[in-house]
Parts: sequence; structure tokens; C-alpha cells
Amino acid sequence: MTKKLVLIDGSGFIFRAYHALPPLRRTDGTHVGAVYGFCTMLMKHIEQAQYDASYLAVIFDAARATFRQDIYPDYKAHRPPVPEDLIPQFSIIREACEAFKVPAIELEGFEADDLIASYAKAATAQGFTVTIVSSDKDLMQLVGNGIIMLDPIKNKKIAEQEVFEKFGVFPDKVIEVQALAGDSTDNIPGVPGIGIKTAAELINTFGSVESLLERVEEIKQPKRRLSLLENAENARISKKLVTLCDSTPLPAEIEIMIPQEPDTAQLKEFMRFQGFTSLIPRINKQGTHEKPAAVKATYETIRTTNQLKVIIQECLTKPYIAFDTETTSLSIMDAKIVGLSLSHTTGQGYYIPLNHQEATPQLDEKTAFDLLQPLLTDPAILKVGQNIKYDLGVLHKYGVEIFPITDTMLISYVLDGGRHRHGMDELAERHLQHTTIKYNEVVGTGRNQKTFDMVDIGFATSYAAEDADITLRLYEHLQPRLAAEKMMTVYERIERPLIPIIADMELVGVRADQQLLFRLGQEFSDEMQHLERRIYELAGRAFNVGSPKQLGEILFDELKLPVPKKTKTGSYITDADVLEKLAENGHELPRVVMEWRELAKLKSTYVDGLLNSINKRTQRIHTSYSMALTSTGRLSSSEPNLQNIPIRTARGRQIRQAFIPQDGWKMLSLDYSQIELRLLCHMAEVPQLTQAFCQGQDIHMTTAAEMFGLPMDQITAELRRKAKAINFGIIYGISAFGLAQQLDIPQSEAARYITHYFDKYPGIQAYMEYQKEFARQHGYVKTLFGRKCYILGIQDKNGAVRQAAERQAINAPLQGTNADIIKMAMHRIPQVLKDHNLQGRMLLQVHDELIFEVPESQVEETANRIKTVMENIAYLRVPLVVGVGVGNNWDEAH
DNA sequence: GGAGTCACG
DNA sequence: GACGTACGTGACTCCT
Repeated sequence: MTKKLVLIDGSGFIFRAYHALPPLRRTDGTHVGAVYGFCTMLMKHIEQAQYDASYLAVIFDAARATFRQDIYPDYKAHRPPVPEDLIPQFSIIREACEAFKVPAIELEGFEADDLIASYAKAATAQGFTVTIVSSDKDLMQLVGNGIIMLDPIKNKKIAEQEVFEKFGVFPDKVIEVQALAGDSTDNIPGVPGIGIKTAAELINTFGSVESLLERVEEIKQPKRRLSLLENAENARISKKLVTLCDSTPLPAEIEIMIPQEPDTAQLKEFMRFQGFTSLIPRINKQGTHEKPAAVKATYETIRTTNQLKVIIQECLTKPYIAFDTETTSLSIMDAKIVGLSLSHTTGQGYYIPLNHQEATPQLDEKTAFDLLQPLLTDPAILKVGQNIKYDLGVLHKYGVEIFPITDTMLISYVLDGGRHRHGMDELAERHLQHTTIKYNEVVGTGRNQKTFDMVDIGFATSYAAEDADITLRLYEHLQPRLAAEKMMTVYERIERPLIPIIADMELVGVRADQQLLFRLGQEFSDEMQHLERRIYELAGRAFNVGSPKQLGEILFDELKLPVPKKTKTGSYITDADVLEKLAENGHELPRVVMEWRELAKLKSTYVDGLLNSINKRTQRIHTSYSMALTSTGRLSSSEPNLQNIPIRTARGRQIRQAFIPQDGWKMLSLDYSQIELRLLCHMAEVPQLTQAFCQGQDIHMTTAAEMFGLPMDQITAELRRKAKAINFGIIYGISAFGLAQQLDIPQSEAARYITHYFDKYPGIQAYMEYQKEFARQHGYVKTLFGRKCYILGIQDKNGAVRQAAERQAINAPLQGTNADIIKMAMHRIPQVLKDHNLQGRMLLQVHDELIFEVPESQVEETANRIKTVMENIAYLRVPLVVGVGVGNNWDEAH
């Protein structure tokens, strides 16, 4: 039996697929149409190759310059530039080869065609038959003697007969025809006036270019004869150009081209990343592609002390174990522990039911904790959790400590922040190709939702033990990437130490003045009723003021006010901007509606919302911070959100007054002043702004003076306001449109401001260009401390999408560095307070502000210590300045 | 569950 | 010439 070699013309395929296949984009906007075509094509050939035990390789062009340019400098000179959205696909296709474990071969100085010719020749000499997967006519000269071609898109074989149909000659004369006919796409001159038809006719008569040129006098047509005489040299050069070099060095032995077992997990991950979910099932179906059946996971329920002791002994021999708690609530403050799960070896898991309602043997809570405590605090054994802050908080309520700890959710966040979310179900699917049992499948949903203690213990075991098992597997999958991707420092110095700090803040909560909130609620209701009556009068009838749809109908259909703009769904916009404009034009109704909305917002979100959030037991409000949510590294706060408590209006600040310290203590607030502008100044190296910050000047005044060319004492409030808007705009990745909108000025004027700003501070424009280019290159940008923020859509063909991504690329390093800085301060502060016997407690973080409650007698020392930590946590070209406020409530302190 | 709106940095 | 815009969040109400 002869051996078979399949040589895939990778470069040729890419161009062909790009034009033949519909455009397809990854979720981040990168075009992957050609990649998709390549993968399906490659999979088909791999399957076939495995079936008939043939050898397989993909050949690529390596260099721009080849020996052909030495012969004829204009070779391929007229090629249009490679389409922009195709460029990134080349490297992805090489990644695909790697994922499929197919040799990808290229050689500097030679085109793919030459390598294919050389391999084909070498292989046939060794008795192989060769299939060249390509439709490139330049390769057709190779056909015959055991070599055939296969058009990968039409899926048609190209043998001697097909070549004859194309060129009118058999493969051994193809170069003669090409030499005469030339090729406009490759800029091969040939002989003018002679195309393929004529060339074939001539070659069939004369046999070759050389003998044609020798016997050119025999040509009857005078024009053709003249052209041949004048272009004899071009014909000879053309022949050299089209003749493939079949003696290039062979970068890899044919023997290594045996299809290997791909790493199924890696391959699936690749497919998933490209968004080729439809191809994933095919990986499994492919006979030999199937990995040996996965080791079946074994999950066990632990019901006796002896069983538990055995597991603990096993855990004590391991460097790390996964740990998880099952509880009655997702909210830490309400949660009661129902059971615990452990895994010390992947594929194994143990569930320890403690408080299930089921009447079967279960370990006593106290007994289990006593047995487990040494393991949970053994300094040599790392406890791995998925969102372990939650477990930390719940266990703390039971007086159970747990350390050292690490968290797969946070590791994933540090590695892939901005790329996808970091919940366990998603990570299991993405990294382990494993579909977990969903929490809702266990407890149900809606009105009939159970709490976990009502779940059957057997079912609970398969869910809970799986969670621990998956957590362990995720840890083994993700942890090595921290070092490999240089993210160890961000994780170890910024994220991991913050886990217990945030857990403490959540547990402590913040005291709320229930009476004040209640009173405010009544006041707001009364005012709303009053306003509603006035609204109905002005509208001419009653309607639901809270319905933007009904309000729009009143304003624009019934009262016939001019329609400023509509949403993309076609409904009227009635937001504050629109109402403000209408009010400025002398209409009373919009103004009243605006006031009603302010009250409605305060009443429902803040008064009622906060009252509902007060914990019955602690009488305090306990927010929950997400540490792995934002794309920039910020925290986010929810249930309730304490990072958006009102401050801008007088009524709003009354809400803030309801946040109070415990009796005899004070509220203390410290916030970084202008931190993002300072960071921009540091990162963009702007000498004038640096000087202003170092001298403690008002930065918006300085900007105004510089921008408008006036001395400081001539800067009016109006000019300062404009400068401030521009400074903010810069941080957001300014656009003339946005600035114009913000300042309510013509876009042309805004554009002039921006140009002027860049002239004055050229470092800033350079910074912006640098971040955009970095994002295009890498798909992410970095903060000062090395955090990566992935930016999706930076390569998108849609200009609006791309520009939005560019603004994110400009903003994320600033917002993210701010987040890094305050996070580092947050784990230093409790340590410093403890070292100096200060009892103050950190309660809240609002991005650039930290709020504490402090015993009255310690306020001054505490404030000074914290301020010192915050200002000195990082050393920049400009000082970090922290403002301090003290009071009997959050409003007074700010 | 999406759209619209609005609270914060 | 059109596109459709400031960056990052979460909660509420309406309405399908």
C-alpha cells in the first residue's frame, strides 16, 4: 500500500476563504470568517487522514521578499493591500494549527507554492502519493506522477484532465503557457496580446517557449510575431517566475506529519474562544479525536465522624484542597449553613450534610466544625474556593476561621477581566468543557423555590461535591496561568489580600437612622402627591407620571411640545436632558415632572429600599461587594448598592444623613482628590499639570488659564466650568460630540477646544494614541500596577463600536489604576489601625472614598494614620492628596 | 426580561 | 455621507 501525503496550501486557502465565505465575527469583533472556513476544512482532512492513515501538513507563505523579487522586482507588485480585517486572521489560523496539532510549515524567502513543490517532489521520490489541497493555478504544473490537487472550496479534484481544461495543455507544459500568457494578479508580464487560449495553441504547436522564440518567423500574424520578438526576454523571465522551485530546504521531515491526537480540551477552548460553538460537537464525534472516556467523578456523602476523620487525614497530606459551603441564602447575613463540601483530588468530592431537613443520619454542626478547624487553619494547606469571600463570611458567623485561602473566581478575574464573567458555571463550561448542575435545578425557581436544607441529600451531594471538584479543577487549570501571564503580582498584592477585608466590611455593615428614613419617606410622599395634582392640572388629565410612555404622549401628542429626539425603538425620550430643555423654553409641566421624578427616585430606591435592607438582627445595612465584576478592576456594590447614595441635591443629601455611626462614635470619610486626573498627569507626563498639582493649585483653574490664555485672576466661573468639563472629557476618551453635548455648545466649538487642549498638553494625545494602539495590538490595556483590562470590539469594523472600544482603552488604565491604589490602601489600613490600637472600622468604599466609624476620642489620630497610608500607598510624579471629613453622619463627614 | 430613567464615582 | 458617541456601575418602574 502506498503512503499518502496531504499538503494544504494554507496561505492560498486564507485568501480564497476570506472572499468566498460570509463575514463572521467573534464576540470581541475580530473577524474570523476565514478562520472558520479553515477549521472546517482542516477538520475534514484530519478525519480523512486518520481514516486512511495518511500524512498531513499545512504550508504557509513566510516572507514578503522571495527569490522572485530578485529576478523581477515588480513581482506581485500590483497586489492590493491585504484587507484590514483579514490580517489578524493569519495568526489565529496558525493558532488553529497548533490547537489541532497539525504541523504548520513555512520558510523564509520562499512562497508556500515552492515548499509544496519541494515536499511533493521529495514525497513522490519516497513512494508517496500526494494530494495538494489548493485551487491555485500556479500549483497545477505539479499535477501528475502521483500528485493531484483538490479544490477545498468546490471540493473538486484537479488531475491532468482538469488542468488540460483550464490551460489547454497538460501539466508538464503549464509553465510554458503561463510564461506567454502572463498573470495580471501576480504582475507577471508574459507577452502582450497573448492569453491562455493563444498560448496553449502556440505551445501545442511549438512545444516550448524556447523553441517558439527560435522559430518565431513561422508565426503568420504580423502583430503577434512582432510582440513575441519584442517581448522575448519578458517571456523568459515570466517562465522563471512561474516555475516553482522544487528544491527548497525542507524545514520538517515528512515522517513527523502523522496526525496526532489533539488535546481535546485545548481544542474546545480554542473553538469556544473563536465562537465556533457549532464545531465543538464535531471534536467529540471524530473517532480518534475522542479522548479516552473521562474518569467518572465519584462523589460521596459523609455522615459519620469516622468517615470525616478519614477525609481530613487525606486532606492533611495535600498542599491544597477545594472547599465550599451550602447555605439557605445567597445573602451572607441571612445564610445558615446546611452542609460543607471538600475535594482533595480532582474527580473526587465529599459532601457533609449538617442541617438538612431530611431524617437521615447527619453530622452535628459543632462536631464537624471542631474536627475540621485544624484543617481549615492549617498554614500548610491552601483552601481553594470559588467566591470564597462568601464562605469566609458565613463561617465567620459560626466562629469558624479559614486560612490560607485562594479564589478561582478572582484568579479568573485577574487573568481574563473584561473577557467574560467569572461564575463557576461559566468557567467550568469554558475551561473544563463541563456543564455543571445549576443551582436552580437543585432548588427550583419562582414561588416553589426551596431552600437548600429542603433538598434531598443524595441530590445535594451530587451538586455540592461537584462544586468542590470543579473548583479544584479550575484552580489547577487557572493557577499556572498567573505566573505564565505575569499576573501573579496583581493577584497576590492587590486582589487576594482584599478578600478578608471586604468580607469584614460586609459583615460589619453600616448603621442607618430608621426614624429619619421613615420621616423622609412621609415628606417625600406628601410632596409627590402635591406635585401630582399640579401635573394633572397642567396635563389636562390624570395619568401615570411614572410611565415614560404616557408622559411622552402627554407632552408630545396632546400638548404638542416640539419633539427633541426619539429612542431607537421609536418612543419619545423624556429624560432629564429633554425635560430641562423644554423647561428652559418656558413650559411648566416638565419642570414639575422633573421634581416629581427626583422624589420618586429618592422614595423608592433610597427610603423604601434602604429601610428594607436594614438587617433585623444587627439593625445595620450590609451591602455585598462584587470583586470580580467590572472590566476595570473597580468593586461594585449591590443589595443594596451603597456606592450610589445621593449627594448632588439637598433632598438627596438628607438620605446621606441617615448613615450614622454607633453611639459615641463619629463618621469619618477620606477621599482621593482628583485622582484620575493626577493619574493621567503621571501616565501622560504633562509638565504643566504636574507643576500645578505639585503646587496644590486648583487644576481646573490652571487648565482654564492655559486653554484660554488668561491669567488666573481673570478666569470666570464659566471658563472654569468649561475647563472642568474638558478635563473630565479627557479621562473618558473625549469626543467633540460628547463635549458639545455636555457643555451645550456647537460641536465645532468643542472640537476647537479639544485641538487646543492637545496643543497645550501634547503628552495627553500621545497617551491616548498609545493606549489605543496597545489595545489593538493586545486586546487589552494595562494599569500602572499591571492589571489587564480586556477591551472587546477594538478591531470591530463598525466605526461606532470601535470608537467606543477606543474610549474604553483610554479610560480603563486610569479608572483601573485608581481601583488598584484604593485596594492596596484598603488592606494596609486595618493593619495600621490594629498596630496603633485604634478601634475604628472601615465600613464602605465608593471608588475613591473610604468611610469609617471611629470612637470620638480617636478621630484625629485615626484620620491622620489613614490619610498617611492613602497618600503614600503609591509614589507618582504628582502627589496623591486625600481629603478628610468628620461628622455625625455621612453627609456631614463628606 | 428589556427599555427607560436616574443615582453615584 | 452616514454611522452614533463621553468611562464605569445598580435599582427601580413600566410594560410586553
